[in-house]
Amino acid sequence: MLNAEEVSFYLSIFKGLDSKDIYELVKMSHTRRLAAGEVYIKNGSSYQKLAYIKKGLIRAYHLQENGDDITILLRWENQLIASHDNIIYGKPSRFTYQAMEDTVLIEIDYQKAQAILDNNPKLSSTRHTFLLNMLAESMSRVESFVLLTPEERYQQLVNEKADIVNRVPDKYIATLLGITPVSLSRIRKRIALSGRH
Amino acid sequence: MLNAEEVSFYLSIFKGLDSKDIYELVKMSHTRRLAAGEVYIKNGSSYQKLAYIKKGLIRAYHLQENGDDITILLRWENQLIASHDNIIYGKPSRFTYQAMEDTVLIEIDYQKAQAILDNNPKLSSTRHTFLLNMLAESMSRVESFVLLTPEERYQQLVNEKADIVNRVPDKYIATLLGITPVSLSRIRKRIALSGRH
DNA sequence: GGCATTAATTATCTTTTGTTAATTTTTTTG
DNA sequence: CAAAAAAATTAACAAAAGATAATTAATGCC
Repeated sequence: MLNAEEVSFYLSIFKGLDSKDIYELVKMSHTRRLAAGEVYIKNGSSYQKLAYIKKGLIRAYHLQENGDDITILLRWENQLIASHDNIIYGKPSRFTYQAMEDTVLIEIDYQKAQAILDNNPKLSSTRHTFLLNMLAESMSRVESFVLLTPEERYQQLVNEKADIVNRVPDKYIATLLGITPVSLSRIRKRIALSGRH
Repeated sequence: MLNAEEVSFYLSIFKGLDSKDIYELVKMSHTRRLAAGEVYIKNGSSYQKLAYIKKGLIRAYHLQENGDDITILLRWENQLIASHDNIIYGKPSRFTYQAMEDTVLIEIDYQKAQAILDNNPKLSSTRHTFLLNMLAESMSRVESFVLLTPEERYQQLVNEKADIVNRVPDKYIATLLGITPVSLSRIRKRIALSGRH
């Protein structure tokens, strides 16, 4: 039976889908819920699914040899998430994906989604748009590392994603920016001091 | 008249093209040559072309207020190059693209290329592959900033792209890695010293 | 091949970051 | 609400990076 919510979800994302396509997609996708703190994808595993985040926030991190972890990315509402080591390189994930909040995903098997996309020219522009957006996001992150100081990088993140910064502990924001939590704390202090003048 | 070289170029990239498609593509593309040092795209300009690098190497850089320049990316043989500020965001380029060596490009108008790609489902998988490769490259560059020290980042670049490192002055490599030329010189010294033991 | 230019290295000093550990603050939870 | 746990801040010191300038090395060019 079709879930009305999922039908409207696919309609909102893919324009030009007919009811048969929608039926196909809904049939092979399902909702998955994660509790805050729950691990979604374990490091070392192979997880060939593509998920759309309806609600919540997921952090992907790398576990260093010394036990520290480093945040690689954050994903939240209306974004796609997948183990890119699996999807792109076909190798086990170097990262752990963990829900930071209670999270609701709509999941679909990556290979099957591929097949549908490959057979539906109408969907190719939506897929293209998604990829292009992800590329744009990744490139501007590279630019932030090359062009900005850690302090400017933090300021930019606060300016552009204040809501996200507030949903995630600073220590995870720090490593996302390529610095240590201690260093971020000092940066925050410098900003606060220069602000009151 | 069709240029045999360009025909074989398109055949090598896009599988499944018929002769009419090839004809279309060749008709609207052309070869462009740049001398070493020549500027390809000026910062502030709008350049809506997509180019394939047949030979040579192009550096994109950002001019800082103090007159310094910072390398954003390097592109070489068999890669695509375009002003991503124009293509993705539709705004004037913040960067200057300059040939580091004598370079040969095959250029095509981006909008026209889009139109052809949109109308040829057969090409969509090649386009998808290109985008996915660019995304993978960009993401692993982000990872290198988050997971590695400047020294490790340099080592990795030397290990994976020794040929490219040798074709570009160190001062451009330094800013590509997010550090100053002086700092790269010190890193190189540290590596050399630790190596002879 | 020698001169001019550019790139790379070195030196000096300042600033920032990393590391480790202690302390304070905030959040969670029984 | 209080105890426990987690996060953030601070301190102290070491290591690395930035800035600027001088020096040396390499490259380009008539």
